[in-house]
Amino acid sequence: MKDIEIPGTGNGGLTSESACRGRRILHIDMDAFFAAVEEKKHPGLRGKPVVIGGAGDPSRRGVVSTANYEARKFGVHSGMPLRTACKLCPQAVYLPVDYPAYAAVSRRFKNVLLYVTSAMEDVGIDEAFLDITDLPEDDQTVAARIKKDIYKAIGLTCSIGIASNKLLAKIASDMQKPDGLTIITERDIRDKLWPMPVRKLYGIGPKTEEQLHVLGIKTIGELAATQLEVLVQRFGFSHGHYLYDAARGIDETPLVIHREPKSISRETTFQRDEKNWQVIAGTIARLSRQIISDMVVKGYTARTVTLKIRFDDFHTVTRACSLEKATDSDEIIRKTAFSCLRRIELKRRIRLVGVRASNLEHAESRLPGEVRT
DNA sequence: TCTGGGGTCCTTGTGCTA
DNA sequence: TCTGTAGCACAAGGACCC
Repeated sequence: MKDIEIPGTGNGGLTSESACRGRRILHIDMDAFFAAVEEKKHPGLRGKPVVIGGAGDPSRRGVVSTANYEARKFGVHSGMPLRTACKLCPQAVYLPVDYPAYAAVSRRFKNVLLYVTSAMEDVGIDEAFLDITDLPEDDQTVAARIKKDIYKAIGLTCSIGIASNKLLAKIASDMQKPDGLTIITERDIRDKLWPMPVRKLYGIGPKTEEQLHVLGIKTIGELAATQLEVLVQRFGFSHGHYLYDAARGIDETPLVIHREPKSISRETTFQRDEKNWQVIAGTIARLSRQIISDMVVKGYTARTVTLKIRFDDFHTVTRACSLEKATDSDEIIRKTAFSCLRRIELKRRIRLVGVRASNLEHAESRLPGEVRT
């Protein structure tokens, strides 16, 4: 493999000293989380293939949220249509997503982590980053303690990755699953990271992977050997620079301890593609009500409403409308969504409708005396 | 024939204004 | 007054994540 020199390191270069020195970042990822919670609730499921997704009925529309390791042996994976999963593994137990139950277990899992350090970034329901730089114990000791405490609290296993930044820690946690512990050091980048397919890098999905393959780039090492100018020309300034750094294990992004939501949305796919205008309108009204309910509970108002329509050919269009003032009025949000709908030509049957509220503001900023309709 | 739902971030195009 | 341009905000769409 071609040697790569990182400007400023002068070491034959694997990663920038400034990016790696000093920080100790853990990525904790619960193993097949939804399925594990279900198995905990129903011990009779242990050892059987379990698939969680949609309404739990593989004859209806929906995709796999989580498959346990037994089901994965049959090729079932998350994101796969339930009907496809059912063809691959008809003997599996199919269950609906019980989000409140998983959220409750997730809170207990996060509390264990917060007991270790308050420097925690919440990443979805089943994973988190911790910055343990300031803890006195070594990496293995901290990781072993976390694993033990999580198992004691919720009876589930997790996989942990440790590195000098979030990017590498996340890759590390995925290297040994389930119940794994992997540490990636600067020295490991060449031997462990570079032979991996580019798809393993966070931020590289199927589209970017395809474009990289066109350039003859299949591994992270080959990406690391690619000139920055080539990547910027192909992927734009921001993404090009990201790929260039990521392939070298460079990531200086800090942990985000507190995050404000940027938008609140609801969408639904019809069981059968719909052309009945009344059904479509009723669905938009229902989604608007759900969004308002979310906004009120979370204490936000919104200034922009976006309507999303997906037609039966999977073509998707969105129309947005911004208001003069942020609102949490059901009537205004609904009417704004309908005004967006009028800007879309409804020539085909509709598969999905969605409503999104963005440009969020804290509800406290509402003017005194202002009344919601 | 099949492809969920709830998010974030980025790029590109367009219209407005100085 | 007209034209070109730069900067900005916003809309729309795409890619990605869990």
